[in-house]
Amino acid sequence: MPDLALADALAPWFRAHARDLPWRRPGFGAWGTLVSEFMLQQTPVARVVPRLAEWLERWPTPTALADDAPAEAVRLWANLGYPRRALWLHRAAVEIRDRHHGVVPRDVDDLLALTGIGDYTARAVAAFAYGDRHPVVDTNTRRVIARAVHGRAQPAPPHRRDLAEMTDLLPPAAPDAAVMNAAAMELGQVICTARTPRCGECPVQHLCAWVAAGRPETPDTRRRQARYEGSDRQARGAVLRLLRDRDPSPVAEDAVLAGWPDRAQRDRAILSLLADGLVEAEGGELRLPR
DNA sequence: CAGTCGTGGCT
DNA sequence: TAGCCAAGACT
Repeated sequence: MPDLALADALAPWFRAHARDLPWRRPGFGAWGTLVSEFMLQQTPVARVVPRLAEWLERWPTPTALADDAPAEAVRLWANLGYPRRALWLHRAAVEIRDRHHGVVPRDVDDLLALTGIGDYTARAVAAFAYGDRHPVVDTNTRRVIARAVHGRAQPAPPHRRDLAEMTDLLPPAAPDAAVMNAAAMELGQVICTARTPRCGECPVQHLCAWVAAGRPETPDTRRRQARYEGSDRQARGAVLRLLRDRDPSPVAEDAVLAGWPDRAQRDRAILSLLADGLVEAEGGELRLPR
């Protein structure tokens, strides 16, 4: 039995306050939605918006991207971070071209089978692009449910049962469910934020279990991010930035990060990038994958 | 399950 | 200022 109080309170707020984002324009299309969701994985909205427009102008369809070189995808990804997402998006485009006649699939299991698409992205595409009734659960939604429903300051670590819990909060009609999914994410992003929530402006504060309990602190089980300064990730980032800037010209392997303080780390970075397929080696030179 | 994987703005 | 955080996915 769904508890629709949250949905009933969130829907009007969302209709009145939803930001005008590109992927919310009518007729944005499943491909645009898919690309935007890839870019939004761990990257803030503000940085995605301009890059998304460039990407879709250059590759208006999955097949257009699939027919181009992976190097171009990695290069246009630029500074969005986690560059293997660019590679995986290119692979997904190839799979869509070869297995789905160039049409972004609508079925969640078909979407899950694509490279780089997990529980969140598969359902986001099915729900937002195709309007189907699926639970779309991201970090914002988990936080909103933790507070409003369970009275906890922070959510438990992500778990598959989160999907079933969100399903119980969705209205029966598909279009209303899509609004609820988007509204929960929006609320978590602009009001019910991780660090300093703006409860005074919250449209569901009157039924929020956390507010009712006096906003208690609860044990924080979130995973801490490893330090970036001095990390292997930083070294990988530096290697790839260099190859992006030089592309399509290759760079002599000896010249890549020649002055890096930690030689072993520099070698590790190159080897792991090769293993990931983000870099190719040929004749003692490195370059983006063609 | 816990570790790994970029980048930059915000507090 | 240094840490926190961001529409996650894969191994």
